Amino acid sequence: MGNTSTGYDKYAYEPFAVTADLAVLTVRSGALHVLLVERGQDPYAGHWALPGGFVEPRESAETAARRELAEETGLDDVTGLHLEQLRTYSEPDRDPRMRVVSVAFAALLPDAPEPRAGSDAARAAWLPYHPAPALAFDHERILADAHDRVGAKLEYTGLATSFCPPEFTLGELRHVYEAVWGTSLDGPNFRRKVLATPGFVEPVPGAARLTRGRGKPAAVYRAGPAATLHPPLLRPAREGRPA
Amino acid sequence: MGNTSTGYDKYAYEPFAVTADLAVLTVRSGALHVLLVERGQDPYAGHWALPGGFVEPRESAETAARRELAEETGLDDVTGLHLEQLRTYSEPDRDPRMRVVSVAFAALLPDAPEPRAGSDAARAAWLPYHPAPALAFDHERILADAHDRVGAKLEYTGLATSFCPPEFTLGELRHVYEAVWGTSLDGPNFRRKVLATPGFVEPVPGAARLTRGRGKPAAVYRAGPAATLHPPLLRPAREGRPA
DNA sequence: TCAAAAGTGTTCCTGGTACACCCATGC
DNA sequence: GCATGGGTGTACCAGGAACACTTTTGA
Repeated sequence: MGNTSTGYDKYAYEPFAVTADLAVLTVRSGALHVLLVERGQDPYAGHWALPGGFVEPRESAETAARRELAEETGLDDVTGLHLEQLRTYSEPDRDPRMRVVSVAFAALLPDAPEPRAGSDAARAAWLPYHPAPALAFDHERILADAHDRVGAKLEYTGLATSFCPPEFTLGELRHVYEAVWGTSLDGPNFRRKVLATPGFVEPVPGAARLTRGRGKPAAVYRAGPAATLHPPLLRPAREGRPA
Repeated sequence: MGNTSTGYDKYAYEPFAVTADLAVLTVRSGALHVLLVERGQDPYAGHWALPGGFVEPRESAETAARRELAEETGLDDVTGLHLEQLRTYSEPDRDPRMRVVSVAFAALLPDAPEPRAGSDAARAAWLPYHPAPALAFDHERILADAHDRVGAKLEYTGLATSFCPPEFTLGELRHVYEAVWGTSLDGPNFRRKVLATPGFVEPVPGAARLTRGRGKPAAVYRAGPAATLHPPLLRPAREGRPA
């Protein structure tokens, strides 16, 4: 806050620009994808970058992020979906043109509408997270932070349902976890854990669907009301990381 | 980032001021305390507020936070201690004077040096977190977010040692958890869990100390190299939150 | 008939919880 | 002595991991 300022002159300090940048993630055909734009101009002309833009004088960073998301994806209904504030990147030289402080967000989309190129982006596309291309500015760092945060929040929140359509099977939900964590999960145990966590998912009576055009039709579920999962759905132990 | 900007005119947008605000926490005589400053001028003259100040043109928000922390506490050595970026508060009207975007940090101090009043703060003091006084601006929200974050990070990181002096007993470490979580923990089980977590603490050979001037002298430990705890030290279940 | 995915059952074992109990110190 | 905190031992139980097995569909 400006609480310790002694003056009120708006121009006493070098102006800061504030932007909102977005790491928009989705799961397409079993793999994690990220929405990127190709920059049309220098610096970093021709490089891929995260979508984003300036925060306008009368909006919050969250509002700006939601507006940019709608503009870049062509989605009309971005009011309901989950925006997760990651952190703010404020190194003085992160943009060569001027002092830009960026508030970064992660957004999770269920099914990926084809993006449309924005006003000054050459094009926009969903690219696979593995392997991720080189990105402009410090956007690789932001994207990695987004992936870390989302991976961690899958453990103890119902966030995974944000990657799914309104009605989904437990197999589809499991594919979300596997795509984000880069692991494979035991189907039976996953099922039991999800159903044992109150409020995570709710059955849709009578509905059934094939998950990948194969196998036995699966029961269909909706996202439940729980914000946090008790008990959490812990990811499998990795090297140096016992149970 | 300004990546999607079409212009380079620094003054094309209404200037934003960027500040760094700090929720500085410590444990004093078994209770969680927070460092607050009393504002000397309007708005909110006479109210308590979090310490903080403007980010200068050539420094990052982290650097600014560390500088403010040194100025407010009189600590010389703030280079080593842990600063945790919380989130950024950017609602347009959060400061009545002008557009101020605040990057908030939490800082954890082991033992509390008496603060000294800053340039334009009437006074500075450690106040108990329970009950916390009314704060200026949206600082109550920021402080609550800091408490949530620190409480959560105690579970899966070695952060608790940041509240302790370089050498500490397991009793002192347990008091940190109890003060932040507002619970009481079973001593024997706490001890086993801490020692079973590789890299959390390391014994200091031969040393022993009384924890509150009472009881059997306790073995002394140092913070270990582990950044994350495996297995984590989960806080006890609360109402509606089974094991 | 085969492959793929859903779903049920069961066994083993780790790790948490709740204690009882002994030790060393100051008062 | 007694209170206070350190430290060990142990018995019980919930939850996770691994895996065998059945069911239902499309090709």
